[in-house]
Amino acid sequence: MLDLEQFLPYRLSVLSNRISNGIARTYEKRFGLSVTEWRVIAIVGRYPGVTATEVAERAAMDKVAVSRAVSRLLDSGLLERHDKHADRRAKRLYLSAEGGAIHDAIVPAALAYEHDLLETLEPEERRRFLDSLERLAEAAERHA
Amino acid sequence: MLDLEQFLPYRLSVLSNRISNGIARTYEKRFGLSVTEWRVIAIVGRYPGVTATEVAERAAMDKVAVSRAVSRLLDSGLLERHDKHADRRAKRLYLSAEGGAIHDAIVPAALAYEHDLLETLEPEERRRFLDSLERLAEAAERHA
DNA sequence: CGATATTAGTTACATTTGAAACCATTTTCA
DNA sequence: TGAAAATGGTTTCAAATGTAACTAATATCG
Repeated sequence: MLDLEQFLPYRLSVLSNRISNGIARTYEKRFGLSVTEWRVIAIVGRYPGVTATEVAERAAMDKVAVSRAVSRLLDSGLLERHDKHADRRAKRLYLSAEGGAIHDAIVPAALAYEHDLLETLEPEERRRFLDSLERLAEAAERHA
Repeated sequence: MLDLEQFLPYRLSVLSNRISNGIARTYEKRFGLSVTEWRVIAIVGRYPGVTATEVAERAAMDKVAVSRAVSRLLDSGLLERHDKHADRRAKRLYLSAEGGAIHDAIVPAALAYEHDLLETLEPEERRRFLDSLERLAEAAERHA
């Protein structure tokens, strides 16, 4: 018999949605960003000059989703795009000044949220938890 | 600086999607079910006679999503619906014979998948992990 | 009792999402 | 070389989803 409330995939899904929505509230209203857009900003902020495909890989997002988020962010002026000379199909992505400002405004709030959550675990417990999470992620990848 | 790959909300989201998609593969093709539909079947299988609203609560799903999943499942004959005499607005949901058969075919595969994943953790580690997960879920709920 | 608020469930509309087809460019390799 | 395959990125179409408004039935409370 399967008890959905105890079922790991279900529990992870609920927790993940809850947290994502919790954080999203800090930037949806204030900056009009969707979760996908925010993720693109986070990746480009961390790795300036990445291509859309690399963003998709790093963010585990669909390349169509990235393409759409990028074009919205170009429209709203948060992102800039320059040719990658080695390959004329690809373009390098950078945060604009405004994009950088938004990035820098969101990051502390996001980290604070994460910090708050992880604070509910003792340091040792937290270390173990993150470690187990990593191992599960690897197992899930193998299994996929 | 924020390193998305190390950021807990992001890691949970990736892991959760990976696992959900992994399991979904066992019933999407074979039975043409979506994740939502499968969740409704799982809840109704576990609690025969629940109402749609109760399903929504137990599955942490939107009531609109439940309503739509239920109507598809009624159309495809996997679900039956009978009046709840105490309240003529609500209807009780049950698996049909076919729905029950599908339920019984999926559950072992789902549990096996979960089991495989959790096997990568030592029993003690697993216990701690699930415990921490529960505490995080509570913290996230408070925070929300 | 009866007006008002609440609840179960559905419908309508706009937005998001995913799969597949699609260019343009680059790579591969006979 | 040059034909076929692969890659970066966009577009298109159908399906999934969220929000708000809606109907019908029940609960609340003066």
